Amino acid sequence: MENNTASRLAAAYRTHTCGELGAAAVGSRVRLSGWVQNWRDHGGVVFIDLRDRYGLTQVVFNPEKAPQAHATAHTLRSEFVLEVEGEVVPRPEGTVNPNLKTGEIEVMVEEVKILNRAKTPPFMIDETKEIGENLRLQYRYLDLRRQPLQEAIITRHRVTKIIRDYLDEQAFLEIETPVLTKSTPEGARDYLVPSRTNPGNFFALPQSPQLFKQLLMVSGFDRYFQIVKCFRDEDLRADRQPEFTQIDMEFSFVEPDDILGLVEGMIDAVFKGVNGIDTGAPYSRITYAEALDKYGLDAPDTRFGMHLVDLGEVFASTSFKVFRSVLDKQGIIKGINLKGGARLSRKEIDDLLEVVKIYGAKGLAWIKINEDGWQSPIVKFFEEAEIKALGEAMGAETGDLLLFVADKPSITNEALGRLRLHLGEKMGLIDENQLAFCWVVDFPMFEWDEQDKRYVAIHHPFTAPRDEDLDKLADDPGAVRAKAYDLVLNGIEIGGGSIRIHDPEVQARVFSLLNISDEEAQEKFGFLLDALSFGAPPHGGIAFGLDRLMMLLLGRNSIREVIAFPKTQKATCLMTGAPNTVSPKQLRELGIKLKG
RNA sequence: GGGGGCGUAGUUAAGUUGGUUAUAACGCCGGCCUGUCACGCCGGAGGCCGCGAGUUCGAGUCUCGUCGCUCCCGCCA
Repeated sequence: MENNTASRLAAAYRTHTCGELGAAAVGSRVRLSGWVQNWRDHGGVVFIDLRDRYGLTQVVFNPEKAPQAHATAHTLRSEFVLEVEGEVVPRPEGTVNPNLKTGEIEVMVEEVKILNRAKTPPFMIDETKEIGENLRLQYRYLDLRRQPLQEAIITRHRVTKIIRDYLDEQAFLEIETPVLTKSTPEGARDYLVPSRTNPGNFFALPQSPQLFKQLLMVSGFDRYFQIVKCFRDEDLRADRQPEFTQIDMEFSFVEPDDILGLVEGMIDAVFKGVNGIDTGAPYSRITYAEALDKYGLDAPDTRFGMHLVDLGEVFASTSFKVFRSVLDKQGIIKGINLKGGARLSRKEIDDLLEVVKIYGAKGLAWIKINEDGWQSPIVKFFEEAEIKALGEAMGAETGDLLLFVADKPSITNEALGRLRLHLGEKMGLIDENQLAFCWVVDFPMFEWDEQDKRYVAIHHPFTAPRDEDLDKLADDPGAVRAKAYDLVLNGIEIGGGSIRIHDPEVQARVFSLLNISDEEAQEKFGFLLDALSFGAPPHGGIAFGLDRLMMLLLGRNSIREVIAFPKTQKATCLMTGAPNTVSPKQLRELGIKLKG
């Protein structure tokens, strides 16, 4: 075919897509295939907006020029699949549509073929209405025709392509690891798969390819990555699905700085490539201790201030009973200053109490800094000196609202940290267009689990301790910091990793600290310990949550909006009906008998 | 396991202190219309008010239970 707009997507059913014809194509004879997005039947001339993933093209049926095609046009309905052939013509004066990529032209149809009819869809394939999520999930293939999901899925492809290209340039190899693998202790609940050939035994689906990527380092593969599904059988959230995708990476012969720098380049390439944004690498770094101190959370949203202030010194010798008893029980008192918050009503402040209660705080003390003095239910219990020191510590000015939580450190930090986020959002302190990246570093290795009365790994049991903290492993495990790091964007953790232990002796000490016996370690991780003893290089890595990254990149409020076929909050698929029961025969073969 | 929100034509929503025949917009069906692009005009059909109990003379509305979707806590190294 002779024309100046040959399309690389030309195929049996089309010479061009519905998104590429412009003024330059005028005069060409073209064939388009797509779906009927909309039709406008004037009795005489009929206009159809033909849609494919590339765009919309208006095709015109004129009774004088093509009576047969025009007769067919009257019968066309939403979402019919058409093939049309005709000439690209310029739109008449004054009818150019500037909202359409192809708005300068239209296709004057000479022949039309109905490739397939369509039932009236349960919802319209346009963006003018929010549709209930249950319907959208039941007819996901139709929802995927709509622009927001088309954009998300297409952008997701572009992101993974950019990542593959970037990592390829950095000498990374993409290597697949098993999906049917071994259940490991600690961590999330595993999804289990019964083994038919080994009755009574189960595979676990990987929570991440952690052990395999370390083994690949032992094998000498140096730099590995994988864009890989991971599975965790835990309850869902807006940003948590039972199967999700990680950008998983592992490097040999590196320290944290090497990894952080390379990864910043990757994130920067992604944002530049998708929407031309400079992410401002290198990103700031904050220690875990400082994050907790200033933000109350290990994933700080640094888009606004309103830092937490520790008031332990201010109230060191207070006689205010509530604060006194908290301090005496190793608790802490912290406050935040909501600038201009004194205008909040009593009701609004009560609502703030409800916010902190969710996170276990029992109360929320407050002080309004009014022009005629401090208004508060608790100030009467304070000494003059305490009031003065408090005002200074909090930077209190007329019009401010000071809010305090006094409780165990974990509760005080989380409650106030969450309250800070709540207020930041409610009071409009957050610039929605800002991208605030930061690294959180120097995580502790272990956390004391009150319930189980033992230490648990904060990251995972293969994380290396910082060299200078090695000798604290024995006598003060809680003080050992890890070579671990998280990347946080706007208060959401999008990636995390660590340098791993490559010395089997250190690994054994960590296992024993975690109360994993030699036998258990041998049974569960024997292959890893073995591998480490055959000349494992120093290595470390990181993994990113691709779904969360996409969610933030596209400004969506759930990862379901960036996943083609997501699950509901109950971890079911409304489209396929999974999970479902299976036949007695299948169960018999697996040696499984259902209770009840 | 726990707390909150939602559930009314195909869709999105309205529905007053419980009170006649449950509204609207879009969509759908029929008719008209030769330059529209959220086309327009005329007409029409369409309802297990999620489901089940209860209170009441009377329930879309109140109560309890249940199912589904959703947000959060727990959980997610």
